[in-house]
Amino acid sequence: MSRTPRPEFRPDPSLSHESMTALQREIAATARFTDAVGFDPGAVAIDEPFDLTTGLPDPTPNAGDPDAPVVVGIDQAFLTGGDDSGANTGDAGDRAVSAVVAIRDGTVIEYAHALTPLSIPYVPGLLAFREGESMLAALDALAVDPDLLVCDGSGRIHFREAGIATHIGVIRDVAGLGVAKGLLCGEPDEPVDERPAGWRTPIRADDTVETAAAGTTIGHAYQSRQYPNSRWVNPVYVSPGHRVSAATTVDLVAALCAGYKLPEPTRLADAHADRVKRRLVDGD
DNA sequence: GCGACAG
DNA sequence: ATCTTGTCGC
Repeated sequence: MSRTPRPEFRPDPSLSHESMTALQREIAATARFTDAVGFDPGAVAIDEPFDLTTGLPDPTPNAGDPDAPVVVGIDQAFLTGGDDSGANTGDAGDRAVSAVVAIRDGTVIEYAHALTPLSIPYVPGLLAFREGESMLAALDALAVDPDLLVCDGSGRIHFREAGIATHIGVIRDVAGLGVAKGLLCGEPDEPVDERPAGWRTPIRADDTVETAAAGTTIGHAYQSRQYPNSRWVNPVYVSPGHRVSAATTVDLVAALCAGYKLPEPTRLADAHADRVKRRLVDGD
């Protein structure tokens, strides 16, 4: 009873702006920003960063504890098309590579990806309608069932509390969160500059968040990495996607970070997307 | 009108 | 997101 498909929420690039924002309000109303994850952050903790200097690790489907939760990182890369006939989208012919990496008990158990056309340009607040179909296709190509989705971008930190992590999480009815390198909207409780590793502060809704009362905690700034004596690193902005609270979202991201700015599932998905793109650009 | 604005 | 060399620091 908690796995109801919601095809009506699938991101459709042909929708009008009004339809898209209306869908986002529905999605936000359906989303649960409370804890229904099914496991503790410690159950998915990754202590050692993956070494990506020699390529990605080979998948080992049978390694580790088969009952541990499956964490899936998702990221995209883009292929610029050669068709310039539609002069206004700026994206005619462009395609998206969505890459997913499934991790269980600290090891990569599966990779998958999808290659799909891009039909609308990037618009802040409407990212799911540009990249959502591609992400869903990549998830469909995955054999294992995700217990947690780690998306590149915002979840509840969004004008209508329906960022891409929330959109995907609600459609698949799976727990999910978003990790963004920049803040889309909302206001940090405290200034975020020059903070030590491990520091965090709530992001509160401001008057640009149409669906929440000002002051509502919609996510956190989290300082995942910091150098002791060098140029300052910016924090990441983490927020609930679906079936997870803001507080648990930060704890999950902290558990999934292993020394780098981005959590391991995101690092791996990013590298996988680049690898798939390179294979396509070259020639298999 | 101007600035802000995930990927 | 993407186009890209050198450079600074651990």
